Amino acid sequence: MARSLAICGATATGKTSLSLLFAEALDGEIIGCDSMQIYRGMDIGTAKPTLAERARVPHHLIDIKEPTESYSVSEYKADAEAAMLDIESRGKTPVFCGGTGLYLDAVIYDNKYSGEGGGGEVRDGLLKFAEENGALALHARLAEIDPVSAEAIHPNNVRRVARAIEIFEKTGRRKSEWDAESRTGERRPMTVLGLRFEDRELHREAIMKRCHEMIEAGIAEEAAKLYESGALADGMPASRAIAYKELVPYLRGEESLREAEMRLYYATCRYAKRQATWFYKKDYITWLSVDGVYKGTESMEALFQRALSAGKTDL
RNA sequence: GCCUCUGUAGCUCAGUUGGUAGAGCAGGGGACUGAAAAUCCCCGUGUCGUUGGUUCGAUUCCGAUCGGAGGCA
Repeated sequence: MARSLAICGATATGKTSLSLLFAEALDGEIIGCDSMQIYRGMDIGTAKPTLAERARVPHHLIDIKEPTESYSVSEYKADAEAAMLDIESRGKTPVFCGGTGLYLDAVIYDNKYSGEGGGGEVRDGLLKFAEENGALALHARLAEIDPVSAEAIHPNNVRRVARAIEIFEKTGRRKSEWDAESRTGERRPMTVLGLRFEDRELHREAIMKRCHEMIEAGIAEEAAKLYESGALADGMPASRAIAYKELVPYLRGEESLREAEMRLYYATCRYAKRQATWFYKKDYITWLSVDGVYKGTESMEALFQRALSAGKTDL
């Protein structure tokens, strides 16, 4: 098995910069692990690597979809594996980089998927049922066919309840059965480095700074383009992306840019917290503090050296 | 100077026909296998501006006082 590396962590921790140093040092190519950077035209708001950065090192799974196209973990897993094979076949090292924990998990744990995607008439019907009869009624339906999953999913989480029922209706097997098969605990050999702020206030500062930079870089114009193209309408993938979502009231003239910036900041902080909760419990991550780099007491190069020795046993 | 409104959780406000109070947002914690930057769960004691009075009891009624907004001169 060829060596491979992943760099993860919450937003605004410096994953992109570090991944570039690693890719250059290991003769590697970067595979994005970000559910929003896959979309074209969403550059500033997703803090996508710049064209200059992408010229330094080849990047994969960035700009592969239109903002109106849906995407999912299973597609990501397939695409990521294809990218890995491609990179390895050329004798290079795959370097994953991104903050979408679910996607990274899918690759690391080699998750299995049912072959039947989400959505379509079945899903719509279930969501409609919940709307008309209540979330509890839908959950009761799940309890009948798959008590194990029903126990694990909160009734109010209609999306998940619907997905679990959908799996049964489409495949004839329960979600809990698929899960049992998929969650073997076996892990792909991969060095996973996690970047984190030890000082939470510092992380907030970094987020605030990033939000401000996005505004200055013209996130409003970028969002306006998406808005006009209809990509921010309800149900569109882009409408769920932080930054674009927060700018909609501003684009409609309902609030000031300053207000939008503040809401962007709050939304990003909450997102960072959700990411942290997800990543911190993963036992496959070797953590690296990024406080020094942000404060200016440690150079990115020094962090890289630290990261290199932290991941050395596997590299 | 006079009149009116207003002062309750970090913020915006609701409320108690008098028995010391609750929503949204923010904040904290958590879950997560086909929309994941999404979705969902749990967590609310705060001198109810200050100070007198009425009352068994006042944040709630009355007076004074301080701060804020508006109106009239």
